[in-house]
Amino acid sequence: MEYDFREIEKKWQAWWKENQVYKTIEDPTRPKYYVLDMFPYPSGAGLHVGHPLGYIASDIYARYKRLKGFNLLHPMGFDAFGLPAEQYAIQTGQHPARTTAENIARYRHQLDRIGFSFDWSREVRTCDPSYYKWTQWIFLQLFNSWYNPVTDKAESVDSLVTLFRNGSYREVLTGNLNPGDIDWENMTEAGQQELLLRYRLAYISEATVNWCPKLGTVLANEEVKDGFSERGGYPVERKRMRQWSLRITAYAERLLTDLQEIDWPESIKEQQRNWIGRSEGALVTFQLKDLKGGIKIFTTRPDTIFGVSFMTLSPEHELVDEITTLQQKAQVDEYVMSARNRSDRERMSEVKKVTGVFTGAYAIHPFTGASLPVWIGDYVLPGYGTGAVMSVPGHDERDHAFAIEFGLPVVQVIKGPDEWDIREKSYDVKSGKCINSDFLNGLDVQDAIPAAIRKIEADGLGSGKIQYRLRDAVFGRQRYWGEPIPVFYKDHIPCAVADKDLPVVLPEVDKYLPTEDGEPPLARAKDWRYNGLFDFETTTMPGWAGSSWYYLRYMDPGNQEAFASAESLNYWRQVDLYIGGAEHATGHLLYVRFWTKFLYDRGYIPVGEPAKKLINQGMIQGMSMFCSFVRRPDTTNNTPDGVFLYDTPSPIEGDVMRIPYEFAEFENGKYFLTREKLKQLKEENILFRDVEFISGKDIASMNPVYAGRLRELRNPGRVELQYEVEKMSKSKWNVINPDSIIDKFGADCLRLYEMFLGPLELSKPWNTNGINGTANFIRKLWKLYHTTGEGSREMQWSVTDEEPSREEWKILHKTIKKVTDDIERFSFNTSVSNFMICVNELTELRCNKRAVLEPLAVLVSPYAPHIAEELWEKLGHSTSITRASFPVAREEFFVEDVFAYPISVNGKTKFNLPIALTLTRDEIEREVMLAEEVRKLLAGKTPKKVVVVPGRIVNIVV
RNA sequence: GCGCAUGUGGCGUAAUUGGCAGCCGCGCCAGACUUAGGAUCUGGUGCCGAAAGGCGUGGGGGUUCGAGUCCCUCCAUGCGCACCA
Repeated sequence: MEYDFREIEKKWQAWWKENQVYKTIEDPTRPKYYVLDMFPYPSGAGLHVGHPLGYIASDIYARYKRLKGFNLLHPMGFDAFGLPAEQYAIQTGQHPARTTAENIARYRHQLDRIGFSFDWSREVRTCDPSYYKWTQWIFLQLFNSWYNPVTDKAESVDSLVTLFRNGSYREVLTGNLNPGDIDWENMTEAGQQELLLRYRLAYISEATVNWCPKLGTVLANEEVKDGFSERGGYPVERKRMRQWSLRITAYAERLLTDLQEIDWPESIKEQQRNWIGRSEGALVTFQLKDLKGGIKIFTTRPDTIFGVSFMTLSPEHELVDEITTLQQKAQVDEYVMSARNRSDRERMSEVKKVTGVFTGAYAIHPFTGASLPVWIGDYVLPGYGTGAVMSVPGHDERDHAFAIEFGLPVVQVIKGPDEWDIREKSYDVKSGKCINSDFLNGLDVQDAIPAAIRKIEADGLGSGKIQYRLRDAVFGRQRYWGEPIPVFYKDHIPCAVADKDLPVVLPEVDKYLPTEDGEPPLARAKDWRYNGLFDFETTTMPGWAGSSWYYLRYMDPGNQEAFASAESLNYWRQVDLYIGGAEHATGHLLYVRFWTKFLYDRGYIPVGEPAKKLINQGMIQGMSMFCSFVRRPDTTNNTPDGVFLYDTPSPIEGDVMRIPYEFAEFENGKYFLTREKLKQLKEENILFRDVEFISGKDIASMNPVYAGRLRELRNPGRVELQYEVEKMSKSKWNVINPDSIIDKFGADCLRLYEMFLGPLELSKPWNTNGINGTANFIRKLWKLYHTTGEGSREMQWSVTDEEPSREEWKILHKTIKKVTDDIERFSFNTSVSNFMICVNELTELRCNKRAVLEPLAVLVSPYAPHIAEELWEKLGHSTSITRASFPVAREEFFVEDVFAYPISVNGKTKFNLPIALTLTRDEIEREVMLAEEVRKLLAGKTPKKVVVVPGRIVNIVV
């Protein structure tokens, strides 16, 4: 019989489920391997063909590793808290838990149809109280920990209290961390708690945050793109708020240096390096003239300190009010106000515009004693360094622009090229010799920097300092659908909920909106108090909380006593292969490393990095279809029903509109919308209700403006569509649903085709037309195990126990070798084409030998598990093919003793000459020179040189 | 502007170490069969040329007996960062 993928795929999916084929248990006798996919956020739109790409790749790898004898952990779950479900809840009043559960059910159904080998008994959902109990527990560990700079790891706050108690904190908490003089025993409890909050890894503080009024919540830096929210695209503004944050900055250095030990894509590492943004420099205090105190600045160029001609503060700087003189006050106030009201977006779009105002105050140059005017400028960022800079217009582009704008002096202190005009352009290059710089004169920049720092430290002006761009992660969200932060307030002091009271379950509320006083939705919860007495924290955790440790929960998902047992943690240790999208570079992938390091420090887990190897799968893009249109005379709008479609690939007015991909028909390399399809489209989509085709002639009679251009237009029995490759998205009408592909071609075919499209990491457009190739392959594979009777198409099972021929052995083992190499280097596309070659060659030989076809089924099984399982059963096995062993390539079956050497003259191949591979260089050369063709090609000339590479090539140079 | 990728037939791509460029598939062309199908099978298909032959991996230059692969330079596309002192 013909291969019936519908029946057979259903059969095996049910069988796998019933027999728990993919259930994993710890087995110390076997080596473990952990393959993880980034778990999906179950959106309402369901999966499109781009989503499973990475899952298919990881599934193939997992199945391969299983066949190689590894004990596989290959779980899946859902990142189920998040904004879209809550936005939907606000609109419809439906509880987000309900829509989330529905979406998960749909995802699960779609995933099941693809035939993944996930161990669903280990499924996690971040919104499940039995899961977020441990997310909250980890939060409390962060709350109860501080970062000890001496031991360079996180410790319990108890050890910090001990330091405060016995006074030895001074040796540990130096520089910025130094709290000044502490008399712990005589402090009030509130004072003590206030102090500890400055060191806890989870802490609450007044901070400038990204506030998104439209979403009603704060956002983390990586959730903001170009001044708009990543989700929804709403404007974001800066606002000072009391906020929960995580002290990820404590881990900046380790997050940076440990990148060296993990096998992750260079682009991800580079993005993380940039995001962490380490720079070495110095903190220096410039005393104020005629005022107490000074301005503390951070600079990476202490070598240019003699080039300072003014100071600049950010408008938000705390000293602004203090130092502004009476005369300047009005101007300064106005500037500060306007700077504050400008959104980030505006500030960014006006990057080139230099603005600022003089405070009237002066600082004193620490070495020359010169008076330096103190300015305010919004090019100085409040959040970086100290929010103030020493301005060196000679050697910093931004300072230069500011100095020119306001007529401030430009001093050169580094010797650049002779023709360089320092008035024209600052010399920012970090090389050259110091000039006009007192004790630094004559030193190269590279030597001057440490020399300047030494002097600054010796004179007590400041110290060397490493600065990071990385900010602490804002952790509170003024939203409903997230993990409640397990904290309550006693006399306004945040206190940890006791472990025994976890989880703090998300309470029911009447509406998912902020209260009238602008409190988060959780403030609506009735009688929601800790022990009936204390107010709970009302913000919830951000979307990335649950995903920062989920890979650990899979190791022991049912555990009630701990987030995972020591045994399972020690067995599975870390993810061996992690596959997911590159868009998480500075979000999830940084946070999961941070939480991992923290849990490692506190001794809860045995490894300090979450994933040994990471691969980013590329995006599968969609083909968006466009059709030329003209407006109906009686309308001015561009909605589909206000237009006529006409047939031309080059629209006369440049106006095109989108047509849903599934209505396009493909013919001769072009896409068309036919009359029939248009009819269907009009029925299915109300937007297209009144759309009609129009002929060129009618366009002209409708509107004489087009009359002269009629030649371009053709008669529209159908219209040609233009297309563009874009991101696959519902709004672009270019989404392909895997279900529709599976219905038509089967899951194995989808799996093969997704892999066949190209290298995993590359983005590439989906084109359903090509899928016939892999569908044919599956048919041919099936046929290989069958014969068709004389004159009939009836297929009969036909596998013999005959000994394969030498040629057949060779095909098999060559394929084993290639496919093994391909999988090992994650080159799944090439292994699919190797399968095709193998099946083509075996078909040619009419090979039906068990000794060849049985290993072939195993070889194919990671890619096309359903058909492989069916063939395996028909071959007489009663256990699953997943319990088989991956075949091993035996070289003796494919080594050749003769090689057809390409013989080239001056690097250009002329012909092939078979020569025994056992011959030496000299013997090969002799053989080649004797050949008839060579004599002809040389035409009597003597070669200058003959290059012989045994087993590869012969090149004759004349 | 800075950083990181990527550029190969009409299309998706292959070439693992510097060694026959274009494997495999789509599409296309020609043919066979005919239960007339968007089915199956056979052959062909980088470009120019009737052929011999020539030209070809984004452009230009270089190293080498030999370059898709290495180096320099320019261009294009994508992604990331972007007043980070």
